[in-house]
Amino acid sequence: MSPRTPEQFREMRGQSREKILQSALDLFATKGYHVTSIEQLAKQAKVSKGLIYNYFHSKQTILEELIRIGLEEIDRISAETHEISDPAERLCRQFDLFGGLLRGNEAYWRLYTQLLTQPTVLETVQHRFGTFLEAQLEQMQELLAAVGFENSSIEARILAAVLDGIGFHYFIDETYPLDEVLTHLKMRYCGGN
Amino acid sequence: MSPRTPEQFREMRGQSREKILQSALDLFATKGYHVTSIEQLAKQAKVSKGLIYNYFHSKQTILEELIRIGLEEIDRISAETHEISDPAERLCRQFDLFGGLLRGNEAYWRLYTQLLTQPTVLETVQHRFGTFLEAQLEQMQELLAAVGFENSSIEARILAAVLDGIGFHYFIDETYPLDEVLTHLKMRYCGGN
Amino acid sequence: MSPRTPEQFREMRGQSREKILQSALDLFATKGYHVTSIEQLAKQAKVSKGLIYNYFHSKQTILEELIRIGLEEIDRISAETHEISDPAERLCRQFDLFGGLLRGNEAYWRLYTQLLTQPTVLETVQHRFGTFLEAQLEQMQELLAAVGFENSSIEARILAAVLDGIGFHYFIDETYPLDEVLTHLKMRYCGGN
Amino acid sequence: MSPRTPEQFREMRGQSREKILQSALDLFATKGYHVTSIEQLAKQAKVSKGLIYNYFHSKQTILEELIRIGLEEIDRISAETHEISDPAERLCRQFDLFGGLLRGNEAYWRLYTQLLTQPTVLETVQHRFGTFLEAQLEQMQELLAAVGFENSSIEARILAAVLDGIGFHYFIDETYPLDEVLTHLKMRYCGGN
DNA sequence: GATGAATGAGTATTCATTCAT
DNA sequence: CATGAATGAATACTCATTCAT
Repeated sequence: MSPRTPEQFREMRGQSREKILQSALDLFATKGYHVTSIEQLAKQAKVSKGLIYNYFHSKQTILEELIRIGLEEIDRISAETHEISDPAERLCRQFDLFGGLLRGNEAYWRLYTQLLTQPTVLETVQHRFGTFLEAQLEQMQELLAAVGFENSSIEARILAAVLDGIGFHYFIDETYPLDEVLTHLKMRYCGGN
Repeated sequence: MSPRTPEQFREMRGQSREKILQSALDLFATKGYHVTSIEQLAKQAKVSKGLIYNYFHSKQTILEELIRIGLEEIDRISAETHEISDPAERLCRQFDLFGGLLRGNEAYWRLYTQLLTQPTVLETVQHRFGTFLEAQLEQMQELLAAVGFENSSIEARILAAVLDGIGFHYFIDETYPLDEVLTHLKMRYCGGN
Repeated sequence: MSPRTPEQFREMRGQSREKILQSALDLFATKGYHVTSIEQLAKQAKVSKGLIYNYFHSKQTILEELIRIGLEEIDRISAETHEISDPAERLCRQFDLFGGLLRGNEAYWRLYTQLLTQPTVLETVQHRFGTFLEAQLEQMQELLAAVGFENSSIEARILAAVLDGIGFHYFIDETYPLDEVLTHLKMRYCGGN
Repeated sequence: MSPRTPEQFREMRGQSREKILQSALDLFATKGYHVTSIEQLAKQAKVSKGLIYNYFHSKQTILEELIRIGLEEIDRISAETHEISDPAERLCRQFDLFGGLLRGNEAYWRLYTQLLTQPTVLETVQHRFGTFLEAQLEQMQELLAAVGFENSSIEARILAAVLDGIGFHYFIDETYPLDEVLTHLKMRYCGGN
């Protein structure tokens, strides 16, 4: 009945939605959520202002969708290590994954950091982050204990701090020696393998 | 803002200008710079909107002044350690100072973190932060080398990351065991004294 | 809209165009013309937005078409009385017709009232209503004169006012005793037969 | 302290607020609430768009305030008749007041009629109108009974319908013979005095 | 005939800033 | 020094309308 098949429509929708999300991630991360206007977003996505509202209910909805996608991605990536049984190896692998995350998802990282430091933006999201970080912490504690660290609770806090601190510096300083720092850490925490 | 407000507020007391700065720090830090309106600021400072423009040329000027005061204060505080000649002791003292800074200047810390992750806000300020952080890094490297760490360059990076990471977590998590973590760090880096 | 939808909907049945008109009448009358969006209309008519523009040039055109159909129907209905020669009987019959109109065409009635009180909507339509009302007035005046009223000009004004006022109240108040009021009127104006 | 005295400020506020309300009444009544934009309103009131929001929280708030003022005015006017003890005289006086209301408050009358026929605009206001109209009805019923009408309940309905119908026609037809119609009504209902 | 993605002008509202007093 | 009324550009969002298929 319809001259464009439903399949075609789905395709169109998918592409536009993707363009919008991609541009939003870019702009929110580099300029900031509040500073990015829908007009700018539309321009960058090469899409009309109105179209954005065909796909997202509001500016905030776009942000929430970005968060959702990002957390999902992180979950997916970190799930890769679950099969590794040796704790030291698994710990080591975590560092690699972390480095990969930083490099491959700069924008997401920036965005998360902003959201976490800007209480007003998204209370719902802050809670999700909170629980996510707690889970990460707990996992690290277990690994550190398994590897032989005493006082694994505090050690996990420190390791988490190191990683987030590194992420922080990495995005402030474009010349940050990420590889060297991570290699050094691996030596300390998992024998460098 | 906080009752435990320390010395940097010698600069701000009683007078309108100081009330404005104080309220601005509070609001910018807790709600975010962009989300805070001049109207809110005026209300919180119990001052008329117009008066704010007698003291500051613009909203951004207020922010810049806050940054200036804050950095100055940090300089002043960290200068206290310069007289200590023993590197280990001096390093240890740095940790104490850091803890004190976090606790006594939550608002500043929050504000800085926000600014650093939101490139758009203040390009001029970012440069100042950049050089400040570099100086800190260099100082730490020297201390670590003096204390006996090999590869002090990377170790300094890691230490800086730990500290900033701790600051990050401290403000996300109200129950963060700051003292324990710092004590643990002192054991690792300066023999715990 | 209403299940008791009468004859004027012979024009509208089954086909898309009719579904559109039907839904438009319903929505315009209950929500208001300006507040009803084409999207809502399409949804209610179970038709695509685009299709609406195959049948009507614009939103306003739909309204105009509704008016046309409605006025035509009223003409058709009131024409039924033209064959009655006895003025009293004819007058009485008019009351019955009026009651039937109110009950059978709530939506139209609402719509007309809205349009008449909102000058901006449709200037063209207002003229048509004006002449229609004048014609009604004149007809009533003749009947009232024939039945024996002195000062039939003013009496016609009053009768017209009563009827429109009743219509007004009928739609404001869902419990309006329409039958009793009309019966009472028939006693006054045409001996109640 | 303030160079403009509080009194001066109050004066300014009052004047601007009045200009806005006056223009809003005018525009809402003649063009319709939805069709009137804040921009138009600002222009007509010779005031900036922003200023309107210094005085009213939203467009709807302006409407609500207009309603409030209008109902208050009607109450005030109709209270004038309460002192008259003779029912016939009081009834007669009501007609005069009604005529005066129509002539002196065209805009309000228009506005009310619109609101009552446009369910979507203001549900809160519709309730207030409902109770107001009921009270009017009851009062009329008492007067009619006192004057000697049988079946005063229905008669009150009819009288209310006549009046609202007259109001309706008066605003549709600029040449409406309001005085003659009212005089005629007075003859019927209260002996014409 | 029929679809719904896409457009862009238009709307209500906010807010940093100015200014008369 | 101090006030708050006033401004207008900017913003998020809506919606009638178009158009490729």
